[in-house]
Amino acid sequence: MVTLKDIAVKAGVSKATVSNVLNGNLTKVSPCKAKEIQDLIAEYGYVPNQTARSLSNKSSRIISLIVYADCDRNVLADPYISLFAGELLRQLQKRGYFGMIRATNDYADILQNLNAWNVQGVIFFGTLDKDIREIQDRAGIPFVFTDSYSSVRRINNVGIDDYRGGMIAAEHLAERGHRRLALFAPGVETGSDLDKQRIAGFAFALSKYGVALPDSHVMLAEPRRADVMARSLLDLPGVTGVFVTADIAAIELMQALKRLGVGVPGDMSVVGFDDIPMARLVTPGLTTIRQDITQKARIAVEILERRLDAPSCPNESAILDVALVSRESVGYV
Amino acid sequence: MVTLKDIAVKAGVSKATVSNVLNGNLTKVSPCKAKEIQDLIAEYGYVPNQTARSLSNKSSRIISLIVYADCDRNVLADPYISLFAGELLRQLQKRGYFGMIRATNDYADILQNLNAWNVQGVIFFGTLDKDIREIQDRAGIPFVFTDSYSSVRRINNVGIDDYRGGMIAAEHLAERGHRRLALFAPGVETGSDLDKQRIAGFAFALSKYGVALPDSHVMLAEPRRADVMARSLLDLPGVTGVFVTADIAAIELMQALKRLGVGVPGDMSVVGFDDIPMARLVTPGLTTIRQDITQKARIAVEILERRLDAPSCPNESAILDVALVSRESVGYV
DNA sequence: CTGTTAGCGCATTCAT
DNA sequence: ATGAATGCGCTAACAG
Repeated sequence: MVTLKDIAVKAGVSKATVSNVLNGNLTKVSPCKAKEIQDLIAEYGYVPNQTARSLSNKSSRIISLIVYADCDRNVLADPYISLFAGELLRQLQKRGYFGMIRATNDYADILQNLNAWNVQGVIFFGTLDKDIREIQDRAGIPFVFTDSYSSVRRINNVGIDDYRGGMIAAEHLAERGHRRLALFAPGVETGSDLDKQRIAGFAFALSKYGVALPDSHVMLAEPRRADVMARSLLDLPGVTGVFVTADIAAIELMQALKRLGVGVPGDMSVVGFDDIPMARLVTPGLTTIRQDITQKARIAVEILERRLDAPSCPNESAILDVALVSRESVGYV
Repeated sequence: MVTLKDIAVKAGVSKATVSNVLNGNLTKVSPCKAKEIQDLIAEYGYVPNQTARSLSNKSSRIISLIVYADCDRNVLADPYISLFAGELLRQLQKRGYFGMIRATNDYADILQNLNAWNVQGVIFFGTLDKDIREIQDRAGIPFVFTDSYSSVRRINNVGIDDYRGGMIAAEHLAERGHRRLALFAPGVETGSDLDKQRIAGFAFALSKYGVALPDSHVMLAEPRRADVMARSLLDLPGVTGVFVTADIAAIELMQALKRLGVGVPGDMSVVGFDDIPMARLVTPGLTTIRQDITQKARIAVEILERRLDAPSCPNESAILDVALVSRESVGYV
């Protein structure tokens, strides 16, 4: 393994000079020497050791992608997370950063990780509470939260208009004549504020049509329990439509409904949320509230990078829009 | 940020002693001192700096997960890859390693990455050629390949019985009376040997039923082109079934077929490969050849870890079995 | 059992 | 414009 020192001796210069050309401090080195050194670097395929660089100036270029979840789960099995994380990774790699994904719900583990690797920035998925803020402060590095509704203090956040998403779902259903509706929010069990927003928006829009959303019609079950969900849904008299706050759960629900002989959209209309790629591949195609996951990732990285370059940059927040994607899972009554 | 030195002075001992308790060299330190030091560590929330540790003894605990693909693609958008990578990450994290995902098809980039981070091991996804071997040799660290068919030299590999998978698909179709079949291998364009195996197995099993697979029935189109695929398929006279070597492509194909008014399995039977979670969620449920992605990931990590512990361990190879999962996409003729 | 010393590879003063 | 020296935080000999 060839080191900076090696190419320094080969070039007959000091390590400092090589270091300078490496870091683009071309003002401090004569053009001819610089050229010569760059050639040597290319010739020997020298690549600077990040761990050493990181030790020496605390610039690891590592960005931690923390998924707040049980650490023993395959978090990338969730289509939304994998799409989002994949795009984040791509954006980071393109900019010369190294993304490190970590699934955990243990604050000590997070802090440990950040310290261990001199992590320079964090993009946080999932719910947020005071503890994570504390970590943010202790860590002294930029954090970008996603889908955060906490307002304890100003933070960097990129999210979507969840409330409006809920409204759009309700309006779509209402306009097609549905008057007795239910709602399935699989994320609430994790304390998800975003589901609460979607629920609130949904209920509000419904009220404009004079339709109520009884508490008993709001189901906060756990994800994977599509079967019990479907049964509960059928127990609700006269319900013709359901809003599910995540596509993956909506799709599971449709599947469960089908097993029970309930037709979608014939007997039951379903509206999802996210517009994951799978939504257009199932039958019937899932009508859903689309969010632009790719753009969200891009913006998250942009916000982070701005703070990496200028640490004292004021916090900023980006709220992306959502839109209805009408496919076949909603019928008319 | 508290360092090893800090807690050394607080404990009134030398750095070496602290280092020893940290690394479990308890034989070299008195129990009482050890206890005392561990308490200090806990009290101050001291966490060893990996970059320093890595510099000093070249043990970074970083494992590189290299996805051989265009570096400008969101590789985690592929359900198979994200499921596999997610499980790999989980297994690595559980064992105290740090997985670093990197999408690239540039050998220089790979080598650079390995050197930069003192990467200790690599799990490689995707096609393999001599260049990557060269990297393996140059890097001097264990590599585990997945789904590799190269036999230039002994390597560590974890794969599945692709040939048999192809056979099973053919048998299933043949037993249901299909005699004119086609095949769609979306991965071949990337030079995938695995698709070649699946094709060979499929053709062989078919031959036992006295049915041929004309070259014109073997379509090596690019992925995402489901529409043109569907049309080509319909241009083949009398074909009643198709084997698609990846579920995601099979599902796209079914979708395209539906748009063209072709019923599955009524007018066309489809068999996929992988059994990704989506396969059971589409309609009709996709009949497919199942591979255990989770187990594959687990074994890959086990093989790697064995070599991390004993670098001179002989190469080993694991071939997992596959099985038919019969759902609704194959009919009788 | 414990402390001292010497690097790992690099960036960063401060000299020249 | 360039070089010598120092230190980042830790581990690994070796001494005591």
